[in-house]
Amino acid sequence: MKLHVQIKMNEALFLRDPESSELGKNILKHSIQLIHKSGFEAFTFKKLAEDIGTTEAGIYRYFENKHKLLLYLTAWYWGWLEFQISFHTNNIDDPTVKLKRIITLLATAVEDDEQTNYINESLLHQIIISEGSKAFLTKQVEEDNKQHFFKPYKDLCAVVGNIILECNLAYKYPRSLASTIVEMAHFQNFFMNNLPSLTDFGNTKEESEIISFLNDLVFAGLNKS
Amino acid sequence: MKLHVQIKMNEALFLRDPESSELGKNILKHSIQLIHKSGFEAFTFKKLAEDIGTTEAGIYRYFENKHKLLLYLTAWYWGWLEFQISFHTNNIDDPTVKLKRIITLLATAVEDDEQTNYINESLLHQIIISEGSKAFLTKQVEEDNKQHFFKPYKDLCAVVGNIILECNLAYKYPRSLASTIVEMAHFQNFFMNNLPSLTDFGNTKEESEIISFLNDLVFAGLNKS
DNA sequence: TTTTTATAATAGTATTACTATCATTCAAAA
DNA sequence: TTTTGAATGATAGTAATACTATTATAAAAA
Repeated sequence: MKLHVQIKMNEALFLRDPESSELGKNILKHSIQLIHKSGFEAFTFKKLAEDIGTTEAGIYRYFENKHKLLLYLTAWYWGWLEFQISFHTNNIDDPTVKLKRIITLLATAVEDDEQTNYINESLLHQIIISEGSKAFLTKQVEEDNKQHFFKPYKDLCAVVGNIILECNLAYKYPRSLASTIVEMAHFQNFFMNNLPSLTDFGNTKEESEIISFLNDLVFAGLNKS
Repeated sequence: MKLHVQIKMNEALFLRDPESSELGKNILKHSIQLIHKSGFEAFTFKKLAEDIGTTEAGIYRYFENKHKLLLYLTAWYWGWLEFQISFHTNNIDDPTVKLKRIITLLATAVEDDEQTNYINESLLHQIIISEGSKAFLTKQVEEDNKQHFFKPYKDLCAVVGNIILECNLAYKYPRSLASTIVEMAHFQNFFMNNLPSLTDFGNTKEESEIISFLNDLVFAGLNKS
């Protein structure tokens, strides 16, 4: 039995549900490929349309603009990751072990999970590392937030924050530590590969080292106070 | 006696040195105002030209494109901040005290320092918080890095990393901890003001709390190992 | 005075980010 | 079976963006 993960998406993110048609799925699939290849700035609906073999207008029937598409992809990713996390930590009782497991999941390159053939999770993970912050680093954050576009991200951070609290009820900054872990799992990866002198892993470029760093950072903080 | 801080800029960042003319200084001044007001995405050289009262072509004589201008502004900011840090920690011997001082400087809103009347450091600080990451989160990071456009940022992180080492010679991740501190000083500020549930400071919105969080995070990590 | 240099004024191009219209297909409802 | 309607394809068109080029003019340096 293969359980099919269906991430429930905020309907305000799209005009027409991309998961409801072949064209829609192609939009998701090819946008991931294109953004991964050329970056979000160079990515346009025209290029995407050419890539798919449809027209620009066709894409616009699904997504209002490329920012909404990025919001969609990031929301999908965080939703998917939260599921992965809950799945892989399901049977773990010790919150410390749980938190370590989560750090590993956050900082490890994901392999494409064949469940959803129109979404390449591995590429999407890399997109989130380099482009993810651009989803909220805009003048419209407030509006986008009011429409709950960041809910999956905030939910995931809340999950992590709660486990942090379970590890140490007296710890004063569970939410900030959670967002720090999540952001740094990605940033240290980006730095390691692109600006290596900003990390201690420039030589090996091993994700395992990011994991060690985060574990060290987190558990020192939690055990102290 | 007023000492005039002159940040030495990488000449490959501009076509004509903006600090060498009135128009150039106006470009810096008004670009900071405009980017702060409307965000980097909505910012165009046309609007900037209208704002200054010159023409688009006039701007292009100074900067190749808006990405270079952003690189210039971020490089200026990090150079300026490194000077501020070295100035304000100059006479401090104890590395722990020094590091705390740096964390405070990183996380505190700067007041406009009248030295350079064409650069509003306070606005620039806010720009770095919301737009700074976009300087390196691009497909051209590698090229830009080869041209040393991120040197001021990397230098600052190196300074912080070295002080971390002074605090604890056995600590294994001084560079990564340094970049974490620098990034989080900004991200936690952005989150606090825009996505408050990702932090523990949503109610008070006090920078002092970010400082406490970072101090706690850093010194727990350093004293443990 | 001549020459250089910076700027202003104007024009023009390719691409981007859309919106609108109309014809076609194909499946479901009447 | 016909009708309807929803999704798509094809084509156009517009305003704004991201530039480049040309010429004239004014100010500063030689």
